[in-house]
Amino acid sequence: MTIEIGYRLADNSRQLRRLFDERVRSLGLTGPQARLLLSLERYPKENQAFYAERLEIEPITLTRIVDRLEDAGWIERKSDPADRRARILHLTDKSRGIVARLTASVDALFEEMLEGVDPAERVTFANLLERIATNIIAARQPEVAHG
Amino acid sequence: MTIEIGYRLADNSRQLRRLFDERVRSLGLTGPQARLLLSLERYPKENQAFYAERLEIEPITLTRIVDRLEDAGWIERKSDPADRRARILHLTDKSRGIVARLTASVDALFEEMLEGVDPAERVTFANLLERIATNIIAARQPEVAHG
DNA sequence: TGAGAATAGTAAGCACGCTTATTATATGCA
DNA sequence: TGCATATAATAAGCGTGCTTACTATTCTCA
Repeated sequence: MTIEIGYRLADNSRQLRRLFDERVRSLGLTGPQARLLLSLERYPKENQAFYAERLEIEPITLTRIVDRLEDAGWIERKSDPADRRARILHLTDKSRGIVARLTASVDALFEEMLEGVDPAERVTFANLLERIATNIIAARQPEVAHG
Repeated sequence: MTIEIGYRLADNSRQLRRLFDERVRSLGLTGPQARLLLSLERYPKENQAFYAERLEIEPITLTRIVDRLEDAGWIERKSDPADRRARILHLTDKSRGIVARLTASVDALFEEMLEGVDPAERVTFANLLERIATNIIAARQPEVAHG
C-alpha cells in the first residue's frame, strides 16, 4: 500500500506538470517560463536570486530561462541601483497581456483536477499533503550537527 | 483552496523525486537509471519499447538512458531472435547486487514520507490520488471523435 | 503477394535541471 | 581599514525530457 501511494503521488505530479506544459505551449511558452512569468506578476521587481528561491531551482537554471525570455521579449533585466551585482526582472508590454491568460489557465487546470472532490475531501487532502510535505522535507535534511 | 492544493501536489512530488534522486546518487546512479533498473527487475527481458511505456517516457529518452547504463556495465542489450528490430534488455552480474539495495531504499523512502499517517488515512489518501489521476488523464485527452 | 501502415530503435537539436567553478561586488568582523 | 567570507550572476558540462525525422523491419489486408 505504502509503495503504491508513493508511486501514485509521483505519477500524479508528473502528469499534472505535463498537462500544464501542454496548455501553456499554445501560448508559445514552456512550463518553466510560464511559472516564472506568474511569479513575476505576483512578486514584481525582485532580483534573479529571489525568483530562483521562489521556484526552487538553482540560480544558473533561472539564468538561462531568463536569457530565453529576454531574447523573446517577454521580460527585461535592469540593473539594481542599490547592488551592482544584481539584476531586477521586469515584465514587458508584450507579457502583460499573457499573464491573465496564464492565471486563468492554471485555475481551470486545478479545478479540472479536483472535479468531483467535495470541499470536505479537499480539506482532508490538503491536510495530508501538508503532513507529507513536512515528512519529505525532514527526510531531505542532511546530517545536522552532532557534536 | 483549489490553487493551493494544486501547487502543493506539484511541490510534493518534485520534492519526492529529488529525495529519491539524492539517495540513489550514492549508489552511482541517476534517478531515471535507478527507475529503469527497478523496472527491469520486476519485468525482465522485455524490449526497449516496453520499458519506455512502463516509465512513461519517449523511446528516444529511454535509448539514451540505456546507452549510459550499458556503457557503465549495468545492463546489456541483446537482439530479439523473434524480431530483428528489437533489443531485449538484461541485467548484468554487476547490477544484480544493487537492485535489492534500490528496492530497500524506495521502501524506506516511502515509509518516511508517510510517517504518522495511519492506515485509514492512507486508504483515504490513495483513493483521492486515484480519483485525481483519473481527472488529470481525462483532462489530457486530446479532442476525441466528434462527428 | 505486395504495397501501405505500423512499430522498434536511433539521431539531431533544444529546454531545463543539476554540480562545480569563476568573476564581481557586498558585508562583517578583527 | 582591510581581509575573509558571503552573495549575485554566469559559464561549462552532463543527464533527461521533449519534438521531429530517419532507417529497418514487421504487420495488415486488398
